[in-house]
Amino acid sequence: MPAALAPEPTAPAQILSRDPRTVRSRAAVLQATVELMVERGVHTVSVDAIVERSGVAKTTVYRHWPTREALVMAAWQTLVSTDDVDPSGTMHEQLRTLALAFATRIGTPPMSLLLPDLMASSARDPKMHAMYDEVVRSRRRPVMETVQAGIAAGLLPPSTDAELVCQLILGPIAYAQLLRHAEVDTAFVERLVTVVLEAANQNMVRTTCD
Amino acid sequence: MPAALAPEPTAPAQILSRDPRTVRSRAAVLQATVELMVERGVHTVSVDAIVERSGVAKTTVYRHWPTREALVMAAWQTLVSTDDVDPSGTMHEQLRTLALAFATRIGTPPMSLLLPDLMASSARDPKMHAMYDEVVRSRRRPVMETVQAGIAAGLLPPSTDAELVCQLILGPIAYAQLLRHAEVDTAFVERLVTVVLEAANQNMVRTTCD
DNA sequence: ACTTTCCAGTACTGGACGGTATCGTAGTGT
DNA sequence: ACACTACGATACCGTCCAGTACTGGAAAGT
Repeated sequence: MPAALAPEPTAPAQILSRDPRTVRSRAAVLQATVELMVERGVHTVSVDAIVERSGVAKTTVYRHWPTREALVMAAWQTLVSTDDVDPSGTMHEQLRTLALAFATRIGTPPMSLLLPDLMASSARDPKMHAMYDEVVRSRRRPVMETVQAGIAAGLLPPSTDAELVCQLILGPIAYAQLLRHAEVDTAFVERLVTVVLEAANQNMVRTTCD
Repeated sequence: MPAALAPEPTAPAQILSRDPRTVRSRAAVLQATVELMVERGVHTVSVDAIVERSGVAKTTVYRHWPTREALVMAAWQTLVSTDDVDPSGTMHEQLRTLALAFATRIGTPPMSLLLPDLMASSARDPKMHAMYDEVVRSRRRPVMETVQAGIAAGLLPPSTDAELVCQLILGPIAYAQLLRHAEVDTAFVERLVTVVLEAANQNMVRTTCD
């Protein structure tokens, strides 16, 4: 089956190299890059260190990525995950699960160490900013959808501000996890979701203020 | 009024140099350092750039600070402010003022650009971590005190969890400002404080969960 | 006026780093 | 079996950077 004709629309630029040597090199370099980013910080990762850690020659690194920045970006790409958990269950349970996943994600390595670096980079680099938005939004989206579905299903008052509910849940978690370095455990997340949903249920979280 | 006798207990290690040349040099170097930290990021500030910007000779820089890291730390020290606004007013007004000051502080330069850098540094450097805690706690403390005073004055139910109230107010602001890059305006802060205080008033934010 | 202290300027060392060039070799698809 | 491709190794270049040594001169205190 000659596949030279099919351009494979849903696989942009990775299928070109079926040579196992290239995939081995790429994987080793990317893994070493991520490891070093976590260990020593993103901005202190040098190509020489990546070469030493991965066992891949420097020439090969520059054969795959034109510059150090491109390599770091590629390493970031391997870290954007979209594992959304949404089986059946009450809205409360779903939100608790999502909130806990959010807390765990940003509170444990590698993201707990990498997210501040990404935030710092995104303040001045537009590419990093785009990456950052992608990371944050991929976590925010399922929460937002769950709240909106709850409103649509009549589980929350129609005038509920879904965005504010979302922020009231994710905000304190991020604040506790990133700004304070307080421990975010299951009990805290449970209480938080309960309080916010209770307030929303009593129509305190409305789209219009007064 | 000769003040040579008073040791000035609240000025640890700066009074030793009364020579105006040294204070000029120190001020110029620190200012240039802060400027470059904001413009180019903390980790990309070089001593040569500081020398060029400040007009102070490299030798002089190293005469005042033993290493680059010490200079960066000294520059950070100039940025920890403790301007707490607490005149008279209702608890609601005080919290709104504090929340707005918090939002403005972390949402506008220089802190909007420096805080992510500080967070990233604090993840791996204990000294930076201490500095970071100092910055964050100085903003959190007056909010906490205001809430606790409100509980003591009977403005909020006695079983109110002051810490959770504090996190419900500051968390979404930090989240919106840092993780999302949404605009935090006065209306949002007002709504947020109103919602949280209303929920607390109805005894939804209790210390014990169930 | 005199001594001391601080300064600017310059030149330098040693090292780390990003990126390139060359070359011989080993694995790969056909 | 053969041509090809990617590879590892090494050496190299230019640049940037932290930190030091040395100088002559200016400003401070006395």
